[in-house]
Amino acid sequence: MRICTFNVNSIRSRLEIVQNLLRDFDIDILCMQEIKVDNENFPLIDREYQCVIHGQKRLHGVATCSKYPIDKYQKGFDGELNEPRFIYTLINGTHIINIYAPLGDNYGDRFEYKIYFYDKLFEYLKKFDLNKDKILICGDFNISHTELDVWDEEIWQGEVTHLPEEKAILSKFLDIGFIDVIREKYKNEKVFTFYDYRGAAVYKNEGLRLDYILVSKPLYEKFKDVEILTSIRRKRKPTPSDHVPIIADFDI
DNA sequence: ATGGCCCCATTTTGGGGA
Repeated sequence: MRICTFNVNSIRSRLEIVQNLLRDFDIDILCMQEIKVDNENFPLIDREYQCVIHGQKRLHGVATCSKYPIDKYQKGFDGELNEPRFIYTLINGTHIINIYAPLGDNYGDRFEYKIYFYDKLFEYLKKFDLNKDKILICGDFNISHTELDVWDEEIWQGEVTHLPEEKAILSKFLDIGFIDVIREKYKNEKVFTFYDYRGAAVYKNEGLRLDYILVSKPLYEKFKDVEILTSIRRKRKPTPSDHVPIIADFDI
């Protein structure tokens, strides 16, 4: 099973890149974030894939597309969350949670909303047994966890994505038993999944790691490899997303 | 070539992203 997470920064602008990605890398399941379109106007990606789309006009939005049958799905958490940022699917016996976390701000209202989003997510996760269930949470977490996840620790000190409360949220996932497969592979190496469009950041390797694939232990036992497709971000035409697609392989 | 933003919309300027 090959799964890809990709913050596309508008699916309509990235359609060709997404279609090439699915074909060139033979993706089974694609979790997209920031589709920036309402459900009605979501484009046809490929007839081979079934999509669960949770979008809105202009901002945010997530979609999960799969070659395998989607046996269950849920758009949004139980209870209130006014922005489309969460899709649960059950595919191939694996619980797949696709998230686009709010960016937040430096301790303003949007920061409170970010904390609230993660509170709701942890509440949702209580329904699973992490010792028995195969669970995968992927997407744009908008958190840079450690100094390895920012290109310059001094610059990012005290900035949103790298605030102490946000680092603690990522640590909490690990504490309850999730495994960060990118960090497992690159144990002591700076690897990034986002490069700002401004300042030629990608050419100077001034990136952040804001995207994650977290898996429960039963799924980690099937884990084979993970790859960050930085070359797609470095191409100039067609215009890439500011985020990088990430592919993980499992022996299922 | 050695790079200096890109998306959407109440669209030709402004807000949001990170």
